Amino acid sequence: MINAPKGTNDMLPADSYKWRAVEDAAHAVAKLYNAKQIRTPVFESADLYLRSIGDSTDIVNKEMYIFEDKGGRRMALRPEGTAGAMRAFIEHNLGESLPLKTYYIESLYRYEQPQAGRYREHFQFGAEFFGSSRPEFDVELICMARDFLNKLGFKDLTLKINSIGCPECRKQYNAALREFLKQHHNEICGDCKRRSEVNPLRALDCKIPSCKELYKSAPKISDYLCDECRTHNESVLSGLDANNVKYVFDGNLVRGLDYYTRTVFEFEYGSLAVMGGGRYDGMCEQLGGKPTPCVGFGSGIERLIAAAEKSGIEFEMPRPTVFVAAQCDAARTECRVLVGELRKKSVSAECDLMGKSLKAQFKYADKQKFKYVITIGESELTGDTYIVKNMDDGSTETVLKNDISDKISGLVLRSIL
RNA sequence: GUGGAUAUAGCUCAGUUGGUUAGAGCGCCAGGUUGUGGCCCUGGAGGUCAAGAGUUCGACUCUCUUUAUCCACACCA
Repeated sequence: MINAPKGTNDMLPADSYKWRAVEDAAHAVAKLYNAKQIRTPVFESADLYLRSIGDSTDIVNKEMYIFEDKGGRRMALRPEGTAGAMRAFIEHNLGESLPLKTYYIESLYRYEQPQAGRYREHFQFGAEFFGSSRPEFDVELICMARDFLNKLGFKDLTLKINSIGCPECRKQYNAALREFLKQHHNEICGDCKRRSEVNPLRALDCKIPSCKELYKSAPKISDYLCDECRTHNESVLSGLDANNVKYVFDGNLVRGLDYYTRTVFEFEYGSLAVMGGGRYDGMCEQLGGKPTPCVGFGSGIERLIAAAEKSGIEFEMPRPTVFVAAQCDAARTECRVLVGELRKKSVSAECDLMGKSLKAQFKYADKQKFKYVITIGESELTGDTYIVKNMDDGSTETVLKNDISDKISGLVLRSIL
């Protein structure tokens, strides 16, 4: 017996409707913002990720699925969505007409130890907006994120936001933070000692209580922002206020990917981020394109569904409409014909495919949550009416055969309204 | 990569100090007088006890290895 690979999940019929609900919400909200879907390959040249994500992250250092193809090219399964979208943006000259708003729903691959909300294959709804350095671009993206999460029914998410500045002001801040960490070298944990060398910003979200306490007195990035970054940040925050987006400014919020500049944000449920994003003004140029300011987010669908269910959100399982039951074998042909007519009218319909008894057919219709059952037997074969049973309240109604398709379409229409 | 817990039926779990045909509930299938689901009753199918090795007269039970799952850290959605 071969099992699914470690850290992967099968999406089974009993749960797939939840995914569908999330995807439908994503497509619907993207449409409201005139964002267009983009689909890029699940594997790319490994160099793409090495150059964009940054060499201080575990994603690049140890978590990429890298393989050599038969032509000797070094490829990687995509570990995140932004790089591929940016590659396509540059390769196809999409910067000719800006702004450009894109979104995607795709699978990502990281060789990690699986745990709650972390898998080796996971799916994200992501958005990448290209072309504007203005603060309203950040606000537009965060509004879309907020609308998406609201559409799913979330009411108890926390939006944390921060600015980590541009490369210039971050350079000065990094130096100050390094100095601080050096001075307290004996008080910080081993991980933070390492972070102070590799990527001092990462120390700020250390989970060790003593480190956390100490960093309250650490230099703050907000004190090191240059004038442009400071006014940008202030405009983003006031823009969020104006759009009635609730947020918590968190000066210690940093993100794991190196490419972010200025705005970074996360929507959290409990201790897990269900969405993370920010501005990445330098990446396009770094990958060989024209300098193009961008903002984006990624949202893990497995985490979204888990968080939604924990917070009491119920996804609605779509129900089939009509089951046509055969009372005797002689009726089976007419069952199939009726099912075909109903389907032509866009009514979801099914009849028995297993040779089940009438009782078993009703049990099946009940389990599958059909709304109506029509039984065809001797009297229907010779007569000109059907009996339609409403499975929710058990009531029945006699309908002329000629009227059945219209009748059912009418019932379906009424239940939608 | 590190650490902790776990692995028995489709699911959730029992299984005594190692002892003969491994159990329950739910689910599934079939019946309960031949045209009606849900509740109830009866019956049935379904397990290499994660895999492999070892100790033993004998292993679901003890030991080791491997694999997987859950949880935490590093890291991240």
